Amino acid sequence: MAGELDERKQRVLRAVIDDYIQSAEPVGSRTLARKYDLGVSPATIRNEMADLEMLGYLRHIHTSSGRIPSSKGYRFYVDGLIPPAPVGEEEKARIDTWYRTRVKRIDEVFQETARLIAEITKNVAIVLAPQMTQARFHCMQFLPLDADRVVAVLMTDAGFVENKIVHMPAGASFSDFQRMSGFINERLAGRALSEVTRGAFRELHEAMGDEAIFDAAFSVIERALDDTKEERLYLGSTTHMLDQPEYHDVERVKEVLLLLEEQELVKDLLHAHMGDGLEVTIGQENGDAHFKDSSLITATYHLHGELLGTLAVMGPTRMEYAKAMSLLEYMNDNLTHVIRRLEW
Amino acid sequence: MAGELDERKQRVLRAVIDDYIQSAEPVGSRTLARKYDLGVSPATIRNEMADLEMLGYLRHIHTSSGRIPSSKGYRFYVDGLIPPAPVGEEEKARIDTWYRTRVKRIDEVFQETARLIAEITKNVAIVLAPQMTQARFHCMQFLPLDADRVVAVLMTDAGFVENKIVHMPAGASFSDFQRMSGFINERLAGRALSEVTRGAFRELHEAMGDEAIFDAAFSVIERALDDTKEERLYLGSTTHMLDQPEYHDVERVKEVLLLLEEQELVKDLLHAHMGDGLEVTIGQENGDAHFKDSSLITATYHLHGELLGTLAVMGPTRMEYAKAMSLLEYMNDNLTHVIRRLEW
DNA sequence: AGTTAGCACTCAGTCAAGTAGAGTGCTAAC
DNA sequence: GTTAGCACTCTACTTGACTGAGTGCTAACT
Repeated sequence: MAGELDERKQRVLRAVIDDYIQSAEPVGSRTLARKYDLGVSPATIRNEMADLEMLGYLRHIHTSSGRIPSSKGYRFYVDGLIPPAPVGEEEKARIDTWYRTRVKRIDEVFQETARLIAEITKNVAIVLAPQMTQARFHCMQFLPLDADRVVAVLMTDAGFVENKIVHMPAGASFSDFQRMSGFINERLAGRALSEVTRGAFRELHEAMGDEAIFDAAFSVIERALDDTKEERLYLGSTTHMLDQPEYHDVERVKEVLLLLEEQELVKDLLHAHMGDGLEVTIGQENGDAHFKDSSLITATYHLHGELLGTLAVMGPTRMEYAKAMSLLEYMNDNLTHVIRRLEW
Repeated sequence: MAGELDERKQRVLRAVIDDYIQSAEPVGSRTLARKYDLGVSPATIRNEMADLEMLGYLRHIHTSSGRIPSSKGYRFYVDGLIPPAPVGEEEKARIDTWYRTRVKRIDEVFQETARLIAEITKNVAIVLAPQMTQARFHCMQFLPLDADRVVAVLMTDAGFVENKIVHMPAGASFSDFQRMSGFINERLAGRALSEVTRGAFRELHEAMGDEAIFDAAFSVIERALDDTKEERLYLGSTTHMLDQPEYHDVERVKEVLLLLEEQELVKDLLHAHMGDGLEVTIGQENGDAHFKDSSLITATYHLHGELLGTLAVMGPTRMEYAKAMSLLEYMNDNLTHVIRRLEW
């Protein structure tokens, strides 16, 4: 299978794809002969292209008018022919200074990472932020707010803090809450948040007796659980994709944007194609018919060896794979560092 | 000035605008006579329209081909002719159930409010979330995280909680932090966050002595100040604007989206046109040339009598003003209730 | 046997001319 | 004051011719 294409066919295929990625126009034998140093005449190239089409690497829109790569063509290209395209120094500088100066909050990091990727690749960027499955209860504290309200603060062992205003039940006093927090901390410290279900809590409930205060504490825990369980999705600026000729038709743009608004669908998509490092999914390789003309590049990032989330670029199959791939790799490294540095 | 237009002219003007808003096509005398019950012939309508054009209420693209409203025309329409368009019952139901069931966190409320407005009006929706200028320091607490880290938690008197992980300086122990929080709470309770500048803090610093712990505490306060000072901007789905024929050209879409990405610019825009209740700014009435073909409707919302933020709809001057206005009013009311109910 | 030149053929895109339709403005009649 | 009629204007659409880029095939060349 790998020997299916001799060296010249590979060079032709690569030239076709490079040119098409750059011009977005079907590419013909003459152009190819002129622009690329293939050392043979257009006629020969025509023959080679006909072969490549027969083998499924290229496609014909109609008789006459040049060839465009098929998914199989792109796949071969990505797997072996792709020219290295390291991230430009200016871009690196831009990214680095941004990370160094602007970053304050963790969600800003994700949002801006997505924005930067979208801007540089001129495609849709998606960042899937960590799900903290392993979050463990560290401690809970109540702080008095005013005569009838208390703020419950919960902290996980990673230093993630959740809080919620709760109304003090009639007849209760702040010291009841303090007593409650003592009980809770004693029983729950170190327990995985996901274990702290209503059921596991019941025992505590009975020990405590006071329904209202129990509910208050429980509601913060629930919220924290919700929050840590949830994977957040950040979309990079969807403006830049409009630079791609593929999206010069508003209908297609609308189609893609509506899909992207379905957060669950996007998450599923990312999960499905989330590989170990860099993963490229091209056109029809993706099951969903909606994405048959789109490619997806995903890169997963890690913290302390644990898989955390995903960076992705989605664009037309005609995409600057090399550039997007090296950019994702670069951002991937950066993100890990920044997160470690920030610690929230 | 108000008597400039007799009753029939007003009816013609209104018919022109109603029709144009609905069809997005220049409207001619014949169509008008056919579709609207004006009781006169096309020729008469032509005369009236010629007058209206002379007076600046209508415009001509070119000789022949119908009229379209000018900014002045829309202004007159909005100020007096506009037909009431109460929010539909199905839409109300949709909004209400959403608010009742889905709302959990305050930022979700703003984001989804923007999304709903955009979806229903098919235009860009903008929500400017409260700036808590009046935030006052309530208390600060340090919670031990592990051997060398502490979480600083700050609460404002509105119950807004801010937190930050800080590294324990070498040689310091957790009890140093506790002592520090005692000092801080004593001195700062009730002070406006904005007063707590580095300068005002100096006195405290000197009383304390320990530089590193001082910095830790100060960094949380700074972050809280940043956070409360910041007005957050939520953009409703920018997908729906593509339904407007005005945005069938990708170039125009890109232009608008790029503008919207400039958060500071958008904030300024909203501030400039933020009136007491419902405010409509039409086309050129807006100073900025970028918005000369766009209208902006803003509605401010309040909590406990204090002006908090703004809901806005931005779209082409040809916009369903009546619908957008009543929707904003409805959302305005809802938002106030939901915020009060949530209390974060 | 592989490579190339030449030629007939196919399409997409562009341009000009012609046509239909919608609309205006004006004038004269009601 | 209102309306009918008519000449005129402009846009949008269609048609046909033309051009340029490209293909596939055949025959000649190395």
